[in-house]
Amino acid sequence: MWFACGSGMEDTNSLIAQRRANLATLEAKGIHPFRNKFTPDSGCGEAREKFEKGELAEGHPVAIAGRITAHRDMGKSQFVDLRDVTGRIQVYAQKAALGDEAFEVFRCLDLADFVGARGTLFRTRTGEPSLKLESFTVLGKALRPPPAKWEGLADTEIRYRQRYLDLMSNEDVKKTFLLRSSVIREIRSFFHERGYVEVETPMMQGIPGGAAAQPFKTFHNALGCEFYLRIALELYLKRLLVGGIDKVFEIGRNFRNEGLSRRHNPEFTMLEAYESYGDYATMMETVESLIRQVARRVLGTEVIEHKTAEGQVYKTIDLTFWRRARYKDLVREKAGADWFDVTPAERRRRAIEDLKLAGDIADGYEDFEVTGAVFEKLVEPTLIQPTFVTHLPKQLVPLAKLSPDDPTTVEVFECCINGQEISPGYTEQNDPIAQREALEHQAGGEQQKLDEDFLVALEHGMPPAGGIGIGIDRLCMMLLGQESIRDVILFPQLKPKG
RNA sequence: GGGUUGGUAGCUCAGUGGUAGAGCAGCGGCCUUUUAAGCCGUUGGUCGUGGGUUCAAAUCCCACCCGACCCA
Repeated sequence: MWFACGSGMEDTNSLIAQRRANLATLEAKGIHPFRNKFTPDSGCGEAREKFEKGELAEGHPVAIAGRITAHRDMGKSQFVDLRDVTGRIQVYAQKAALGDEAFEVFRCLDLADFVGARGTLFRTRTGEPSLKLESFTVLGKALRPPPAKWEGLADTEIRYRQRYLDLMSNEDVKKTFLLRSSVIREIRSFFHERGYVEVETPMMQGIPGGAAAQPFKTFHNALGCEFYLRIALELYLKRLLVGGIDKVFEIGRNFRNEGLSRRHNPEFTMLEAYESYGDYATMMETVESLIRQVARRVLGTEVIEHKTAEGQVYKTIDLTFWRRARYKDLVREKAGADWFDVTPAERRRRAIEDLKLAGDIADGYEDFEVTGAVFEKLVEPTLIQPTFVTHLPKQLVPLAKLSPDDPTTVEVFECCINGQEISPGYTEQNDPIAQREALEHQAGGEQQKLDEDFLVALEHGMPPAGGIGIGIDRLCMMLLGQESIRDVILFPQLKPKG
């Protein structure tokens, strides 16, 4: 019944009616419980911590503000917990100290109300650091009851649709999203420290390029034309390499018109970075250094443990060793040492019959796609520890540059961790003639799908460059021990409620 | 799209054909150092929606909506 606490004005709900009655009582006392401003001199958890460390002495006056998350009524005195993003502190309200009138107002407060409190720090008989209340201000009254304080909020649908309730009642969820924010901050730091320039490029594009994916379509009224939401950042960032921004990166949203799953959200956050004069090997070093530095700075460790709700470690990812393995070798490990020695027909038979991939192999699949299915279904999910997959077959990545030492493969890597592809990396194509041929082939004769403006840019000369893309959501899943993308995206896409 | 599974009080959950329940929250009372406070009393429900079967449906049947997991 998510709508019962999410929308509408059901005054059939006695809890809401009770809160409105408390609101009316406050207003009858001349108190407007929705204030414009309050200036705390300390956070709730911050004040508590400083008091415990002795940085603030007993009797030190403080002003704090937060949401009431617990309430213990002792008659002529009351305890409430105030919580803000820094943590929690207990507030002790005495009738004698506040005066009868103010104490009566205090009794009108409900769980989840925002309150500003002034008083002095002290320790209760049980040793709890507390604020002895001298005065208070109702800052924002809650007209709806919060989820239960102890059990938290478990209903996944409410958790995703009304994430604020999830954040309010599940401390681990809040922690995860605060850490996600830190991850992104540290990614930025990493690139800034290496002399990269952060840019922003168009999300609305006439030709959605840089990847093979279904785009979302939209319409610009004034220009009278259709636009697509971008599916990748690549083509605009390369224009910037042409323009002389030699090291460039962007962190931003991509949109792909695909199904939803544990690993897919239609809008997701992508990092792309390009480094002039580098190649895919440069970028392998970049990816490894980036992820290790982010892990160290955000988590304080390069060994990531994924735990169950009970705290049991069920997966450990060691970021101190990064394997490098050729695509064909990894396929051979799962499909047999002679996989590439038999005929294409035999490979197809083995994939379908021996490896049970019938559902993953369409009739029209070419030989490299049959092997691709083996890789995707049998190899990738087993790559839990960091692995750079190299020497990908050229048919798999038709726009990439060939490896000089083996022209059947390309200078591309796929970095897999946690059983997912986290980051592809390339030696970028800077030959405008080869790029035109490849894109024309990809467009299949449909001239309107060809990004002529991009090709013109290349013809003005692009330096050799290495490039990477990193799916930030999947990176966060790996670092923060979440198995669903919905648990690292604040407002994941859900079907609208009928 | 298919399979499995779930939707019952504000929250967490019991309830498999016979009067809709518990804990917490709420409300009333007692209590001036409690902390999942305690004690006494008490309110609260279109049982996801719509049909059907039945003397009787939260429960059985059908359809639909929304979620989770797995598969495509």
